[in-house]
Amino acid sequence: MIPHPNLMAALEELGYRPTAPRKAIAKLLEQKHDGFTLESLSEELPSVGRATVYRTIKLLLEVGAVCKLATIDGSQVYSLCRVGHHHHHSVCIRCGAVEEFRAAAVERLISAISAEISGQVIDHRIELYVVCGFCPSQGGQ
Amino acid sequence: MIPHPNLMAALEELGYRPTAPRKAIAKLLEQKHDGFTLESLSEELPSVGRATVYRTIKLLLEVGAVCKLATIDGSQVYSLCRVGHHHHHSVCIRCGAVEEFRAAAVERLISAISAEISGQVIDHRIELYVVCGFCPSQGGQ
DNA sequence: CAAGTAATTGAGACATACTATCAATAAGGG
DNA sequence: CCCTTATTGATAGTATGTCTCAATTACTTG
Repeated sequence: MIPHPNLMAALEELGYRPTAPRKAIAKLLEQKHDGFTLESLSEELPSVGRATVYRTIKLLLEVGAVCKLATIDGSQVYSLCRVGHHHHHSVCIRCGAVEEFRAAAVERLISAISAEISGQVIDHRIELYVVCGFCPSQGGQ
Repeated sequence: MIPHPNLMAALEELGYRPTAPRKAIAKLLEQKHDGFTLESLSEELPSVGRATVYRTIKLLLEVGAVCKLATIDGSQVYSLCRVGHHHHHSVCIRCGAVEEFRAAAVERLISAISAEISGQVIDHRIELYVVCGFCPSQGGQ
């Protein structure tokens, strides 16, 4: 769902009102290519109340325009989803850049594993932790 | 690491002292088959200070005897690791039961995907969300 | 475009998850 | 048994996220 390049337009299609705070959040998000925390997002938008930032991201989460993912240390970050369909994420452990990927092989694998698991598989989550092409693969920090 | 069935003994081997609070935590954990939050664990152990529960689980995390995993809604729970080697988890979305699994196919898949991803894959995380054999696959809650 | 209605906002209190501090206590070694 | 060091627990602090509610803003209809 929501393969829309325009977050605000996507929300409007669902009946949400195009308010100034939502537009500001949408605009900022559309430029983001890395995982972010809500607190950092809120700091980048001093003109928007913290509660509104949290509420709006929650909305976008429900709508599927934003994903919540776990970093390598188990903490959580949010990330804009540019594709509308089912996908997974790779997260750069140096700069935090998030890329989406989709691999048919993943889905085939999941159904293969399902056979080995007791119970019925409902959903899954896959995150890859990488050093992205823009970050040095060696060296400190 | 730590394919030890006895958590306290595992900690002792690493030089940690076998204190009463640690024994109580280890004993309780060894009986747990579901994901838990530290707050719930602390409530189950009123005789142990909250800070000690948090500290001890952090120790067990570092030691690899406990894993931190994401539930289907993105929140985090902890889970005892019974196997010592690299593995993944399935989590029952009804009762929270956690099972560990290991699939060679997973590791082959990851290296296959690596070729399609920009950057160098360092680590990965896979969680399956299931309805386990003890929970009804239909019906409320 | 004025008025009514309902959605939305922002400030701040609250809730949850986790960490840091530090004096008091408990464990291990000689 | 005493000394040294690890460990504990109470409590304060930090990070993250939710709730409440009065004030504001957006849509609708006349």
